[in-house]
Amino acid sequence: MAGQKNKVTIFDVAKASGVSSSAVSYALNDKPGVSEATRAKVLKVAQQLGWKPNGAAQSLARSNTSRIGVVLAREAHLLSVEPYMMELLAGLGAELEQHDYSLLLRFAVGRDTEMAILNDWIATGSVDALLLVNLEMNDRRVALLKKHPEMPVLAMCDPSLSGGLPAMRSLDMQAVGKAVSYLHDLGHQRIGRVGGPESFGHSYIRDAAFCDAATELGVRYRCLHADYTPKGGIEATKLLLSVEPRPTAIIYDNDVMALAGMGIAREMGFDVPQDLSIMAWDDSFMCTAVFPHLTVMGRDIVGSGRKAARLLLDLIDGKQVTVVEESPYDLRERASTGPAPILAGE
Amino acid sequence: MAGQKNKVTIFDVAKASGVSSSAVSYALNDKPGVSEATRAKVLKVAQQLGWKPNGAAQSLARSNTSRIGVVLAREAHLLSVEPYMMELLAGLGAELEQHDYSLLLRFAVGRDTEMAILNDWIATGSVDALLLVNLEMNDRRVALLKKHPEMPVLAMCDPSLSGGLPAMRSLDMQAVGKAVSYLHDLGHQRIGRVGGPESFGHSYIRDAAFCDAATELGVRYRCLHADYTPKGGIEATKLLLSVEPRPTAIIYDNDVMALAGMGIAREMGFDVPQDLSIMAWDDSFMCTAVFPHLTVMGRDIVGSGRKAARLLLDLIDGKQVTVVEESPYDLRERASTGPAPILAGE
DNA sequence: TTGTAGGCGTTATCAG
DNA sequence: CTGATAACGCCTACAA
Repeated sequence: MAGQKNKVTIFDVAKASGVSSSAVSYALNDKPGVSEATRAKVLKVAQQLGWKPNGAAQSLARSNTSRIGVVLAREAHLLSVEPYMMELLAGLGAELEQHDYSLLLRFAVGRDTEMAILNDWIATGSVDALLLVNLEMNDRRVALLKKHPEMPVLAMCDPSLSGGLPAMRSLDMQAVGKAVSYLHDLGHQRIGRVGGPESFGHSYIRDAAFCDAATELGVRYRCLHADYTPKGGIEATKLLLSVEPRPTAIIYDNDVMALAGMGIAREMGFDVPQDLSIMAWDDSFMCTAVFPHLTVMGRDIVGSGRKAARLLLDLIDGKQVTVVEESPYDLRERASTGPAPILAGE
Repeated sequence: MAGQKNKVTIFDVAKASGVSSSAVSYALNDKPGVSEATRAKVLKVAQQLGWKPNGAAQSLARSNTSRIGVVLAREAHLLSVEPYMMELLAGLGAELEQHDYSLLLRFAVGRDTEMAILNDWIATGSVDALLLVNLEMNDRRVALLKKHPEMPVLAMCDPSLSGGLPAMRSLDMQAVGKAVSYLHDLGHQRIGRVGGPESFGHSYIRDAAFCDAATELGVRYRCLHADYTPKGGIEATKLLLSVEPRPTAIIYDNDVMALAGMGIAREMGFDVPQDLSIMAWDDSFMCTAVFPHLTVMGRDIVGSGRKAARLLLDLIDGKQVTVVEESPYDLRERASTGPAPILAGE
């Protein structure tokens, strides 16, 4: 049996300090209705007796939980490929920590179980707010949460995907523009891209942004979609490099694919960045662990997590939040990108 | 306000189905004391009304929470470097999912806050059990938990570190033996190692095992400690390779350092694996994302997480658990290791 | 088999 | 400013 061995209740404290239980409650919650003298006394006695409020009882009476829920619905191996999620959780957790909030986490095997969990959390009141991650287009979670306006929620996605729910959008469009014009300035006229799965909302958003940016600068743009794994990155890279005229620069949606792509390109005889420039989306330790170091579009993910936490707490407090922005991307130029090569037939 | 908009209580269900609240409770909990007919009726009505038990009330009455607590006390950037933690959590979560348990997660900035959180969780009864990770030598958490035998706990560490607390140990010793003899069989006579921080329990355990294994095979062994980052890996590698006679193979405690080490070694003019063999502890996507692919000692971390979850649930059920083992390591031979080079002066 | 009443530990209301 | 007393929603003896 999970033991609540905490036999010490406010009644014990009340008895020991010679006041009533409600006086104790007031004193311990810093509320008016009790003199300073008794407050001090109660506090001291509670301390001595080692009293701590029972969480369940507190939740029941206050009808709040001091918990924020996150459901992760990706396979374990994909989660571990994406440092993004861990950093986001770390940021979220660090900020929540300051407010004595916890993170309630569940791992769902599919969208159905994810929906079941969310439904359950909402119905049983297990969390004070929800953070939605990895949104897809026409996401069922959005529909569910719209039916429960009483449940504070923040969606980490573009507002176009959140259906009016408070959303925290990443500045992908802006970043795409930066990335493409950076390569364009280096003389690249043909840019390839290996994006994440098309069903992911942010992949789609980036797709559109890339198309537009390339068109605007008159750059030829080719895009393939892969699954974030090295294997996917390798295959897409091979394909991109085998069709003439090949791109002189490739941008990957995550660093794992970029690493793998850079590897296979070199195996195929391309020098990086002499013959081919490589860029990745999102920075991680890998990017500087490999030679040449990867040029990336990075951002402060931990900071975004913290910000998300603050917004969730605001939402819980009843404040109005509509759309906010994640920390902006910045171009971290390293050794994997360089001037475009002069190719035969140009 | 976080809303428990769930106005539907068992009383409502009772009224609607024309029975008493206790009958409803019995019916919904599959307990005897109610006829099949009324049970069916109650179930149907509850379904129709969309009734779900209030979590806090249930916790209060049953004095359990259906939650397992984990405190992560590393910096965000270190957490994201270690796919280990995410995989462990994913395994843990996946198994808990089947039993309708959740993971309660907190991120502590230091050992003190970690202790505070654990104390709080124990006193307030916020979790049914605890998982302790990243144990250090003479860990304060062990002392705390020993004072609270009523709180089920599992420590992910060698039993020598858990002070009698139920522990799940990794088979590092065995794996170290495999790794060293593998390299020895390839002709390597001088093996270097870049370990993790010395304060981490498992680093120390591996240190000892490596020393012993090397001595037994008559292999010269040099070890440096770093902080799991590329920078640390690079510096340690430089040092190892600059002191003659240099090692012909280096084993790293994580893949990030191995990657970085391999990179700098190649920059320094060593061919991998021609001149230098590289091996890493723990597998991840990175290992097959670089060329040459990294030879590693891998294991089923997700499986270990699942196993840990089952053990925790057993502990909650009052079963006795002392020491169990994580999934064993297996040697995943890839392209970064090869026969030892013939060095001048041999 | 069913209903009644009390308890879980806190918070909040309302007289004194 | 204090101290009973009633929620909060569910579980479970105990009685009917």
